[in-house]
Amino acid sequence: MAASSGELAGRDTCDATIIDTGAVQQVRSALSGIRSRKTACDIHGAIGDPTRHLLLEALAVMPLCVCDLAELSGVSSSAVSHQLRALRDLDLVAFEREGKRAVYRLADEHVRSLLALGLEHSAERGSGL
Amino acid sequence: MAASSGELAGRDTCDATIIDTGAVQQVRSALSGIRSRKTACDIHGAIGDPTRHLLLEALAVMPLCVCDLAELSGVSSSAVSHQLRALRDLDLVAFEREGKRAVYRLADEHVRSLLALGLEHSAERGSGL
DNA sequence: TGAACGCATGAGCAAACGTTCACATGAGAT
DNA sequence: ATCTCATGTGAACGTTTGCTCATGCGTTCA
Repeated sequence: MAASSGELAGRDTCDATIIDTGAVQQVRSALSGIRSRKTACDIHGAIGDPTRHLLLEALAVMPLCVCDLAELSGVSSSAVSHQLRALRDLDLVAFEREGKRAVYRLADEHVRSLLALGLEHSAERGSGL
Repeated sequence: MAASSGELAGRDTCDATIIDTGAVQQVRSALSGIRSRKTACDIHGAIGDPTRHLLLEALAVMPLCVCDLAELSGVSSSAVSHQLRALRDLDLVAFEREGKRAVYRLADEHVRSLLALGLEHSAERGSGL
């Protein structure tokens, strides 16, 4: 803490076998406050799969049932159901039964923001920014 | 054409019954404008790995060299180097040589936003929102 | 009531992924 | 110059993962 008051304090002391500089300790303490790292990983990992990403993008347009999502994504409805369950477990999507169909929708606006941010970054990257 | 761009469903998978052709077509055309889907997937997928997520979080605190990151993440510097390369290929991190060390930093503020959004969503999820 | 349909779930398999290991490169240190 | 350290890279290996197949459950309609 105290040793880390300088911006990059201790980074130059990477000598010998001990790497544990003030920088490492500072970062360690900064990261120790994060309690939901695993879930955040799971969320990004879920969005990172091409099929699930497509499902989420589709649901960002409008709520859809499993069969429509299967049609859109080009995989079996069984696969879609599996992936939707994964997304449901992370509270990225929610669903509602309508007769024999299950109509899925995005859970909230966070998901939309995550999708948008990823697309935004990749778009800028692609144009050589 | 709209329907032919990307890997959007060109074929009927559940060909027996089309539930809502209009909805499917509408979503299809809405998604056809997205050209950077694959890169966006890769970005989220990269952030989704626990090790890479930790590396990014650490770099969100301050720039760090490979050995510090290895110490922080608890994996070998070789593994860190591999993961940093993946992150570099996606322009999520950048690096700068300082003597025999390579000091990595976040590429831009988008990455910080992506990390923050994921953590925010997972935090709300955890508290039962 | 029975058949068809939409959806969910478990097992199994092939592909992808992350780590370790071994080695190469380049920059300080002796 | 030589040695050591920090890093980068390719190959191999064990694990994970997403798909398909088969099956079960609940709903709708004849």
